[in-house]
Amino acid sequence: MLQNLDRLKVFYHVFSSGSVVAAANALHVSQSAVSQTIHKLEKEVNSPLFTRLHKQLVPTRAGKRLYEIVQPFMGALDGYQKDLEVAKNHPIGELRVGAPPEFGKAYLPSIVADFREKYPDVTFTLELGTPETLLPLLREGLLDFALVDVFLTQSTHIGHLDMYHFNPVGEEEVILACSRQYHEKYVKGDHSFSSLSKQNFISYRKDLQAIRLWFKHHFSKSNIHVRDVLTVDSHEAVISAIAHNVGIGVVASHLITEKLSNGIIVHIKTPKPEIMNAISLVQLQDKIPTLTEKVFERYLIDKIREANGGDSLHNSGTNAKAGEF
Amino acid sequence: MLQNLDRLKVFYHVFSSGSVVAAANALHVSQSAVSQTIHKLEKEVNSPLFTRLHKQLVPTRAGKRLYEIVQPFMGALDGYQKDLEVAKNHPIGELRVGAPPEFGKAYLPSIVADFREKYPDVTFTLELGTPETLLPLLREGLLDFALVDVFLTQSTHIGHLDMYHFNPVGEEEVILACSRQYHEKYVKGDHSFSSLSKQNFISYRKDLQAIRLWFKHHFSKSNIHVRDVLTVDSHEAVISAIAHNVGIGVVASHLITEKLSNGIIVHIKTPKPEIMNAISLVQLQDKIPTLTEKVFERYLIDKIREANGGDSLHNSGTNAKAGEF
DNA sequence: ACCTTAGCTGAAGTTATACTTATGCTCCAG
DNA sequence: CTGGAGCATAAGTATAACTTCAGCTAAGGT
Repeated sequence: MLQNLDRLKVFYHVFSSGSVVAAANALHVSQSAVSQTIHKLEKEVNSPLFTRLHKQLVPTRAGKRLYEIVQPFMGALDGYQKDLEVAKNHPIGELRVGAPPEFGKAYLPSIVADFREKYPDVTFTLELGTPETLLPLLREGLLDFALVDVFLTQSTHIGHLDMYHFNPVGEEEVILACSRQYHEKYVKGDHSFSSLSKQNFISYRKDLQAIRLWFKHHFSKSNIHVRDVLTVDSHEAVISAIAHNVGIGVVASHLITEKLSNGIIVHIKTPKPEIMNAISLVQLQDKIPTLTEKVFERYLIDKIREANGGDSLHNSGTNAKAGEF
Repeated sequence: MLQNLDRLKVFYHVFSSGSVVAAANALHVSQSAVSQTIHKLEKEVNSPLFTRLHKQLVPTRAGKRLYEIVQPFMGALDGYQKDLEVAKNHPIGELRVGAPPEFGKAYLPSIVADFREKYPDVTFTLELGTPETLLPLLREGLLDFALVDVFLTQSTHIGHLDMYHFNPVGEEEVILACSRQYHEKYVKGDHSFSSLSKQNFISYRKDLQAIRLWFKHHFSKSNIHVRDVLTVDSHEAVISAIAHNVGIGVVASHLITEKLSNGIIVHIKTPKPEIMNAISLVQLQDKIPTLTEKVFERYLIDKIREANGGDSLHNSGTNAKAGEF
């Protein structure tokens, strides 16, 4: 590998102008310095780069080829620096944000669209996944933001969490629910542990993560065994299954507000307050955010808060999402 | 423009390995030096390139983009150096040779083909033209070789000739000729200046360069006026016109050996010996030739000499070419 | 033909800066 | 809780790039 890249900058100027003096002026050094540098470079690559004609350097083949490598590089570097400069005053570039699948599919596209309306120079890549997949991507610098359910993050084993910065942007109430028909037929108003643990359950994942968390919260029972009759990684599907009397499921209450008020679905309550699941915007703790990131972060938080009804957290959010994915 | 390209090499290694110590080892410097260099680079571009996580540097967006610029560049430089290295032991690469159009069309393609048979890694670009066009190209480093007629070079005004190195590779006899019929009807054996200057002439160019040179050589007359009845920039055409009794023309004798011996065309002689036109292989005086150039030069000279009948110059070459183009 | 000028080269001395050494800090692992 | 791995920082040294000055060569002007 070439030892000294700096000489290439000098070479670039000498080649462009075809003159040592011109290059020396451009670089604000003496012509002797330029001459010496070119000689050193030629010695380094062990090939003449110019043939010395009186008062003129004409490039050799090797020189020409080298220039063809260096020239676009210098151009790219120049563009790079200019881009960085404009990005200091004006949001621009690509943002990579991670989000839970349901949230990413349902809410992010419209947020992105609105944002791009205002800042058309910003592009996006959405990565959908669980905290377990998203946080490592964040750690490796492959994501700028991750939106995650704290509800889930707590339960899973993810290395050291203190390298991340969690910024809560919304909350939702996570409840247990079944259809009115199912409730009348099987639950019969008995919301005790022994009653509920005998029911049919609808889960998001085979490990019943959300259901276990619900039982842990409400009854302080950790290793429950329940009958899992349907596993489907979609909120719509779970809600639909609940409505069709398949069994009991965990769901964010704001997703079924309507079905609760008209009595199609029943909220299974216990004496304990419901689980409040915080949606957090996660970033790398030590990362210095770019202007673009700061602007988007502000925008995203405002959007989500606004969608939550204007007042701060703690009302069951209409946005955000819950459960497993 | 970036002040210090050298730091990019360090950046490249740090990014590749994701570690300061690894880069330091690869570059054979201390860990501290690498750390300092990266900090200076970040200061220079005024953007963080890595976010410091414990025991690890993870690249930011800016860092990633910079790497995407630097990485292919480093690769290209590497390839460049390797190419130069192999070119020291093995002919390879592109050769740009200039030649007179007729020569370039008639002889060079077969020479190039033979050469490439032996050295398949060498490619060619042929530039056809007169010395006036070819020599400046040589001077600007756009050609590696030029084959030119010294005959013509003398007559035209081309700046300083001593920057070039002329290597004679063949000679041809340049003669005045007409058909036997034309000779009997109009010349009638009178080869004096007053007789010849009244004839019809066939020229290559409107300025009658070749004809003027012939008269200057044979009669020491500089500003002759003759009747130009046909101008055509092709030897075949001129010979054909001569054979069809259009008039008198200047031509290389080896091109019409057959027609002279069977009497179709007559050689118009004077007491003076004929013009001997040297074909020279011209290179830039001070250019250090590459191996590829040396090998091809050797090959070209051998080929032309060999085509000239095995013994050295001075017999009317069967190769090479004459006249204007 | 001469001198002058423009441009590249080269040696010697100086200055800048990259590197080393040494130390400290932080976070993870055992 | 302690040790170790990896990055950051300060101070001093050494390397190498730059400046200055002198020399060389070819072109151009008078």
